[in-house]
Amino acid sequence: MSDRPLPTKDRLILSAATLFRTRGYHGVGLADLLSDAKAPKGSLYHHFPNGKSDLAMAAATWASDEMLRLIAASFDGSDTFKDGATTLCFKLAKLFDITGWDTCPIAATLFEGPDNDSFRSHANHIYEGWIAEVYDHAARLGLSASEAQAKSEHLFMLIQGGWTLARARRSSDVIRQMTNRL
Amino acid sequence: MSDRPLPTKDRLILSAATLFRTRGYHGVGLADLLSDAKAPKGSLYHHFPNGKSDLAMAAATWASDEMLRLIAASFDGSDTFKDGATTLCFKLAKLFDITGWDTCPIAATLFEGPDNDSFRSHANHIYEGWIAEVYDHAARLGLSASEAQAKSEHLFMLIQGGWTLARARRSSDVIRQMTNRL
DNA sequence: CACACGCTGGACCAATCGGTCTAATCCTGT
DNA sequence: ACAGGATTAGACCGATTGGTCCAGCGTGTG
Repeated sequence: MSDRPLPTKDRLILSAATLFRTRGYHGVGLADLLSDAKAPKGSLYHHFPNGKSDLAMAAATWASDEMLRLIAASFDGSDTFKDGATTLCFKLAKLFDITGWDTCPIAATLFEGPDNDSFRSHANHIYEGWIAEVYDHAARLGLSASEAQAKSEHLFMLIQGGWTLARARRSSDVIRQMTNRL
Repeated sequence: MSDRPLPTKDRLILSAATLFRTRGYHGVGLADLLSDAKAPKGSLYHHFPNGKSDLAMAAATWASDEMLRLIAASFDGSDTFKDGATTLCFKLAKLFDITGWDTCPIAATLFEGPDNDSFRSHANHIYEGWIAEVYDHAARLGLSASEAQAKSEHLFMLIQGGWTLARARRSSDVIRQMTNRL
């Protein structure tokens, strides 16, 4: 991680997103974070006055934006909901193989934090954003409102649970196979 | 937690299971653990020579056994797979409301630990145990081998993902509603 | 009674934790 | 060239971390 030309703030966010999702919020110390991002402590507290927790929020938001892009990219080229959902699963399986057995970045980052409630509500906001994004594509592709809602939530749960199982097994196969159950 | 008559070792396991699942492995310090279990540090290292990590393993196993009992209780009185799966979901939703928005105890405890690989393989072993338990009931209720395998994995993923969404929303509704998608 | 052993209680430790603070440096607009 | 805000660098802090160690306790067996 942490290419040189990136500004310090972005390097911090990128390192945080990577480390938090592999070891969890409390599993990463500021020392790890700063050495990975090649940034001094002063910079952290300049860009994120509240320190670690601010950085965690930013990292989760960044990870969420990536996920939203992935969803859009999967559904944009598809003619049916099932097609879009299937390519999303395949893209995620590939991502799983590349990054290697991490957790959901949101859950790892926000479900442990100290100031539990603001973390939790931010996680909720992010998850609803994913579901809403899928919902919009579902509606666009002809599903009724109630069906679109049910299917987008269903897909969310499958991905979330499938990713967990894939991590335990160290194999992305389940993520690909679950497309049969859409 | 931690009734008086329970032996120290059990109190430690119980406290560990409770605390780890709400704040994660690294989010719980030995001090919290010991004060919750009303046990001195010496006892911890007497019963669990490797300290925190041994205790985490035991706590995960204990939580897994409870889950296995819950699965058995749900399917034993049911005549079809769908019935069993539905009552399992309802039991879990009720459990969610009682314990209150925790994570999956296995994921919270074992997916962050220091000695990552033995933790991960233990988590995998536990998850496969759950799926195998559901599989046995599915086969007993007449499903073919391949269908039983697919359905039990599917149920696992739904529960795992549904629980996460329920936690973010602070509502067990999704866990109940997902029975329509079995 | 005496010995042994499973267990408890807690003092103590080095390392690390997240966070504060200030001086130096960089960069930009004038 | 200069001023002045933005950014960096890192020494320093008290609190807490997981872990070690041993003296004593209680109980059951010889």
